[in-house]
Amino acid sequence: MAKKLESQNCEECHCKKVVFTALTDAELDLIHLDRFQVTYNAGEIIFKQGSPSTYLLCLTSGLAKVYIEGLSKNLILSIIKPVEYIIAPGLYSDNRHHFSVSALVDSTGCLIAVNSFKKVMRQNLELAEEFMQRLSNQLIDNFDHTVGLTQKQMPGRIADALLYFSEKIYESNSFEMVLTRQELADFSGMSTESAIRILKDFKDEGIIEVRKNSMAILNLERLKKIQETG
Amino acid sequence: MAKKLESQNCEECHCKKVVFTALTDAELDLIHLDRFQVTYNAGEIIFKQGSPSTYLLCLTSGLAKVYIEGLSKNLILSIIKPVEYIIAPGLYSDNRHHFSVSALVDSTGCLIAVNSFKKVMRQNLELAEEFMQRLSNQLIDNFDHTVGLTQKQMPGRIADALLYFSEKIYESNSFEMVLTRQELADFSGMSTESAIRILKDFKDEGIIEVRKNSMAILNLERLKKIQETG
DNA sequence: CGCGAGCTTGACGTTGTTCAACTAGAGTGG
DNA sequence: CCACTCTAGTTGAACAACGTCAAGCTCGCG
Repeated sequence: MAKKLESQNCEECHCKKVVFTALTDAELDLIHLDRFQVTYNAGEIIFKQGSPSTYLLCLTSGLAKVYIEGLSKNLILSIIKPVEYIIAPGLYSDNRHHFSVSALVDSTGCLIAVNSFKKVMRQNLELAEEFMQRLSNQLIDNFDHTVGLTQKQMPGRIADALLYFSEKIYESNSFEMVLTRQELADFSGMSTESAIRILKDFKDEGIIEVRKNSMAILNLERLKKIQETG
Repeated sequence: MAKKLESQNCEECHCKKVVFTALTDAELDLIHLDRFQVTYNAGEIIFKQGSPSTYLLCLTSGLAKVYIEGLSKNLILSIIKPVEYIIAPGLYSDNRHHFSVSALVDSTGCLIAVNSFKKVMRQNLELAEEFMQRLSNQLIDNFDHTVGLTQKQMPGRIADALLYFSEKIYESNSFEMVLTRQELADFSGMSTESAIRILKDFKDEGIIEVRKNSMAILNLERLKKIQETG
């Protein structure tokens, strides 16, 4: 499970650049007081859907998946890479986690107490606006994802997923896919077998190269075409 | 199109109870300065996806639908009833509307300038927290909707829709459905014909009563069962 | 060497869409 | 007042998309 590491000081941490730029040293200290650095092994759960959300996480290394535990399947909402924050939307409603988060690979992060975070947010307007921006973007991304899932056919959805990894996560045309086929299916809203079949089709048509989990986009143009036409 | 009405004073408006309770008279005045009361006829567009969002709307009477214009179909995200606010999530990112909103029936509302709203939000912490709460709840609702759309079969999704109207919108077991079958299909992520067929099945099984657009839930228990089992 | 988890493939059945035809009711103009 | 038209609703049949099931495969690991 999560292991507490010796805390360094927030003021020197490179992570503060992402959200906490606007804070004074005093405000950083407040956050520093109730904060844990933790490590997670691949597969370990960071937040569990339904549990109370008393901490938010800043992912400092590794990769994590955010997913909803549905009826029989999971729905993967997004992948988080460092340095990025995972903040439960229940923070200002029922104080619960509405999704689960787990580490895809060995990861490290920093747990920040919600209470301290809220306290600072009440003092610091810029942090509050930064936070609203994040919430808003999450909502907008979610819209896009939902439209894709409900209105595109499987090839379009797999194209969405591949381009998401290529553009947003790895920023490269070739990458090591961290998701299993099962998880790729959970991200694309289909069965594992279907995901595999579409990947194979893409491979047969020379659109992508797949060797185990290392993937490369060979024909970006066609993949984008498939993404658009559904 | 939208017609400007003579403005009454915000301080006496019953709508302020919903979001603006915490404001001082001076803050209310600030909002009052750049504010329009408007009426919309059924079918008229209130916000258009992609356009800049310079106003937010407080719906004071009528009903509106919030929807994304997708590839070939629309996806209805939610129905808004009075008194409720429609705030573009792009407010703190790209200042654009990421969904369209249109009146389902003749409606009235109050357009509030985003600039004034933001200005007051910077002064008034409670309003900011209220706003975050709204954004969060929207996100959470959207999660549920997405899971339903991607993991349930058609009967479950129609059950979702019927219960949404019964519980959230009309708060009654019988109601006049404002959505056309086409729109009901857009809300449930299926084709118009499929929506009609499921409604008919429910009717044949005695779960609901349908006469034109007036609907009644006869067997709530079975409907909830269908909702759960997908 | 064998075990197990993830991966792959094919055959098959189900779910849901598309298409085309038809109906009912609400205007509209002669 | 009666065609005419237009839109929403409805139905059935053919078809495509997708999931399920069962079997076999691969590869890392004990």
